[in-house]
Amino acid sequence: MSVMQAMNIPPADPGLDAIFGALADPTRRAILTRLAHGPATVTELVAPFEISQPAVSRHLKVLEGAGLIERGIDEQRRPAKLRAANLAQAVEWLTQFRAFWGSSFDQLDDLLKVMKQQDVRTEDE
Amino acid sequence: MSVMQAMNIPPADPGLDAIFGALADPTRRAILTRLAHGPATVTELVAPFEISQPAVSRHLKVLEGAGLIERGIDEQRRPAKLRAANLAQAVEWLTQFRAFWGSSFDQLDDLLKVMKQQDVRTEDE
DNA sequence: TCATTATATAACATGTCTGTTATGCAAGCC
DNA sequence: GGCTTGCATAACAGACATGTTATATAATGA
Repeated sequence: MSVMQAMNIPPADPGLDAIFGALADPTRRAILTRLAHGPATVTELVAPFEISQPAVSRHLKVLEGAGLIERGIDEQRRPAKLRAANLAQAVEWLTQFRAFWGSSFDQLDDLLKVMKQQDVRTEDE
Repeated sequence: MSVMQAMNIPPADPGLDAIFGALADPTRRAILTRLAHGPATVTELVAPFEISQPAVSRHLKVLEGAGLIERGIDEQRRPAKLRAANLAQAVEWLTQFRAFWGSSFDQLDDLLKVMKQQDVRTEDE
């Protein structure tokens, strides 16, 4: 039995690769923050940044690939909408380190239960 | 005033780039998980993975650059030790989306206070 | 001193970002 | 129909990431 197995270390999760990878870019984080205030079209998202429209379109594709946004259809527009549920996966992974911040972190466990319930509801929409 | 300013969107944080970037790699996440069980030398970290020792050394450098580990000195060894405090930054960033999971997420605010206090204590060591 | 162990670094190949400009295409408007 | 708007995609460039092997360095130990 390998060390990793003995220590009950979870297998590599391609979902987490995508999620953390998406969050690693400052433009994408800013886009998510913007979307937390409501859906936005590509054109609206381009405006505050000094990058081209195709660049934003590709950032959106990365975010969509990570399951962090959804795209809609509104005539010619393809509004992006936050899909925060998958951010829960990131938080969940981070909770394995809660012991390093003190036992109060256990509250996060309860929190995750709530998040997962919300997740299910989101799926149903 | 730009849209981003009006919406009180935080400026790009190069620290978050490094932290999320470090977490985007499955090998690095596995290393952090392993280190959550205690410090480990490079040789010990190489064993469970099918990558070369230099590759692990570079992953450790990335993690160190993100402030997620510290290196020690033990004769010829340079043991890596988890420095989980900076993971709090990641969690903190994620909390801006707590409204999407329900108000129970507010507990995370309290949590962060604890984490930050721990942070200060860690700095003092 | 010489060998061994532990780790770092250099040099290199390859693949993946991230951005650009140019262009295609669909939907609405005159 | 022809123009405008909104967005996607293709093609390209440059930087960065990740892995390799070979080698350097530092500490221990015979």
